[in-house]
Amino acid sequence: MTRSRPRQTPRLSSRKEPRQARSTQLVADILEAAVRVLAREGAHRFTTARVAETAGISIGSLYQYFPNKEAILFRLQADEWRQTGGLLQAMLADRTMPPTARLRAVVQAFFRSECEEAALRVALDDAAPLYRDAPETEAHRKAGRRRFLQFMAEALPAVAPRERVVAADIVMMSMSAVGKQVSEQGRPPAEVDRLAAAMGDMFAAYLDRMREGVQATPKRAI
Amino acid sequence: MTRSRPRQTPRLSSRKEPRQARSTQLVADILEAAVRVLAREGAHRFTTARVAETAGISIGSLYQYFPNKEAILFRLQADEWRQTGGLLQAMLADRTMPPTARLRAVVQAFFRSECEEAALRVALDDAAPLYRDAPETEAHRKAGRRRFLQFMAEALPAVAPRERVVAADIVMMSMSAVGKQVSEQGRPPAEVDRLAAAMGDMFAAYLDRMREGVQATPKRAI
DNA sequence: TTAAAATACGAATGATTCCTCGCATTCACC
DNA sequence: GGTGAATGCGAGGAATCATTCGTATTTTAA
Repeated sequence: MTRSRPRQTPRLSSRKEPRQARSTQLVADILEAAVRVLAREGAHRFTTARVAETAGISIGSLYQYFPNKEAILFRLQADEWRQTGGLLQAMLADRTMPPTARLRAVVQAFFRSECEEAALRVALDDAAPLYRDAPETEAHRKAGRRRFLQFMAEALPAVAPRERVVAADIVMMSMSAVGKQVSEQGRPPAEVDRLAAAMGDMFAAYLDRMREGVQATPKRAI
Repeated sequence: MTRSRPRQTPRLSSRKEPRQARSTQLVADILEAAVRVLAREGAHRFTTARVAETAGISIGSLYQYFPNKEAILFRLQADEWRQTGGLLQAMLADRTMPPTARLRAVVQAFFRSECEEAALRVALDDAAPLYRDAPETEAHRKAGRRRFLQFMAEALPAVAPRERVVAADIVMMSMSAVGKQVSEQGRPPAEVDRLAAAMGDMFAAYLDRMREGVQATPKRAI
């Protein structure tokens, strides 16, 4: 029997763990080649055959360590998430700066990192439909959410938690979604910095108003 | 000779204008079927054959009026853009309300419209890579930008134009990108309204601060 | 040294897709 | 009723792709 259709949520975990040195190297080669193919050809032309050829290995060897094409893309995306997630976490929790300053710095750093290797990021975003519904993806989303929630709790201790949750959502989604757009549009670095600064201003104004709003009136003015 | 690869920017305009009543009906059938296929099967399984079958017409007839698959998707997206564009335009220019109230209303309306037929919107977004680089897409982006710029000019007459441009970009990109995410995540309507309200608050705080900033100090405080 | 385990290979398979082209049918107009 | 244009048809060409599986090579360890 042949698989007629991809499963609703395909397996994304490794098929077999590399044990010998040569296979560890092979997996590394595959991932490096995958990045090259994505950046060079785009998500549309990302194929297992091309990845294998670029890595200088056989297509069969590729399937020894990745159950399918989605798994390679997901692995790349997960590595990205881990990296930027760690960065954001560190900046958001840095108590040596006031909260709004941290937020500004985070936006700046995030936008800049999104613009590095823009072609790769865009291609990964284009491939998102392939792994969007996977449970691993949901886990990463949750982790990001938790980070911002914790930051909000520290930045706005007097605001009702219910309101903080919504604010955290809005800030996080705005930053990630606009960051994606910025990398997609390939704007010049100076302009990107200006956009990041403006978004930082916006977030700061929003947080300040929430803080004031609590002190002035229990209910937000209409 | 056979086309080996799709052109970098494929033709998206109609191949032939329908003249008789039956062909006009046929084009309408194709578009309706395309919507159904997209919503039912997703962008990944959107094929010309499936559209033709769903429309109850032949694949050859489809290609009489659309030069390729992308053209159908782009037509659908362009219709969406026209529709929501008109809505936003009307709300942003409605002088019977103060600017920030207009902005709140726009966000609310936009989020709600994004959540109607969410499956279709998500599928169209997934298909975006197919027509992202087309000049027609750029034209639509420009039109949206112009709308927000004009609004900003009216809402913040005292702010430097240079700053207004960046603010308009940020507001527009935030709204559209977060709206996309919201429809993608399929949140319940009550939550969507809460998110829209929060984003309205954020925009209002931002605009108010820019206005005050001009009156207080020529340069924005750090 | 040697047998078993791990690793690597790549031709072949089975699916799917876009789109063309030659031919059949219907319409508009005289 | 007749004629040319418009419309409609759908089998099939050409290409691409994901994945498997039988075989060959290399490593490990006894």
